[in-house]
Amino acid sequence: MNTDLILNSINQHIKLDSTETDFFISLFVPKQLKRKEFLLQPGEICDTENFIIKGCLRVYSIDTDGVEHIIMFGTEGWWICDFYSFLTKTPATYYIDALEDTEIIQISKENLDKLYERVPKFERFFRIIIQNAFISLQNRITQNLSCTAEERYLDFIKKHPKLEQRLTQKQVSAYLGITPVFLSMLRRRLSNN
Amino acid sequence: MNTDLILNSINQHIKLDSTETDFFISLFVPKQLKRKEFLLQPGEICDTENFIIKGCLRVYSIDTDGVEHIIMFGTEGWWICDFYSFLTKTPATYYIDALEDTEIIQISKENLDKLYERVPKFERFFRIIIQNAFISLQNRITQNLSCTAEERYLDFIKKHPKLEQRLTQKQVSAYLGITPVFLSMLRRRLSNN
DNA sequence: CGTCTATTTGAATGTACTCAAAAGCGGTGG
DNA sequence: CCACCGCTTTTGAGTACATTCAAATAGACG
Repeated sequence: MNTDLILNSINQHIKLDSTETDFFISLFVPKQLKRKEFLLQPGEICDTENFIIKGCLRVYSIDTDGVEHIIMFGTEGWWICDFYSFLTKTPATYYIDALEDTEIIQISKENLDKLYERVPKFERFFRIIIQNAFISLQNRITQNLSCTAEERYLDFIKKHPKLEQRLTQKQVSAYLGITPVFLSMLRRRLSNN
Repeated sequence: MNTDLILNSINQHIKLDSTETDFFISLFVPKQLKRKEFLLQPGEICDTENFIIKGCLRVYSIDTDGVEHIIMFGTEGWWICDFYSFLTKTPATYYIDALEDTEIIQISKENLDKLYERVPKFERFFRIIIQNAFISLQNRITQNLSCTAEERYLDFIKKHPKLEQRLTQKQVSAYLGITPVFLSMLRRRLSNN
């Protein structure tokens, strides 16, 4: 189990001694996912928070017309779960699946609660993580309200050039909130300018 | 300074003794805002987190075409600030102003840091607050991706009937991401069916 | 009362979608 | 290794949702 990435991330926000570090790591369980394998499906309870060591996952929903909408992508160093399901222990509304063969480490709600109790500093760590997630969602909403599909697409490939290479156009369009057909048209228009 | 609302909110998540309660309250400064008065404008640093005792505020931005987009409304019992500006001490990108005569209590970043240090339980409280905010933003994004303007409008008035009564149609449209003209048309259509 | 802003209404326009068909691409099995 | 299958992407035509522009009406505030 490769813990460099997560310990590095934690070190940027809180300081742990070696006992705390060992305890923290002991609470995680590693898991491998094959491409296209589900980590979560609607109706299940999301009972772990998942830290991505390697690979790529997405959180998405399917609307009443059967169209997929991607809420977020996660790659190396990101946390991913259905937060609402995790926190309330209610059935998930989102799908989470792997876009590549993926390696994650999982902490259960029970273990996380134990962690908060034994090492309260982690309240701080997860507060900061979720604050940052909140801010980036807020930016996304602002942008969805202010910008055309073309502007949003250009901004996406500018901000996430490496991620975009790992995704299909269909996935990008499902994140931007447009149809794959329309994204294809946008790209043609942009290359013809 | 009326502290019932905030103490009640805190009590739902963490337990304080009377010393902690007194210390907590001592860190706040009350502030009154007249209708249309700004709490924050782009370029300023948002150096307080603000808890609303009474009244109504909105966070919004103005895009390059001069159109307003409302990111969130806040009423009694909500926290409101430009989080990114607050956390990074960088100039704000959002406006915050009062939609009614409003009463808030403010905690500065310095005092909040002091609070986290002296009473670490508050890391937990604010973690929970922001988790909930994160979840509702995620829901909003999912909905913006999945639904038409009409569906979003109907959902808004269903979920926030009391809030809607306090807002103008223009404000509702700026939150939903449609023009006031189109919202007016939607409403006519809905009342004619 | 007068002014300013919000709302309504209608017509023309534009952005993004649906439907349909063809071409491209990747994975799988014979 | 090639052929086939399924899924993604491209392309075009027609359509729908939402916008812009303009003007009239209504409503709020000083």
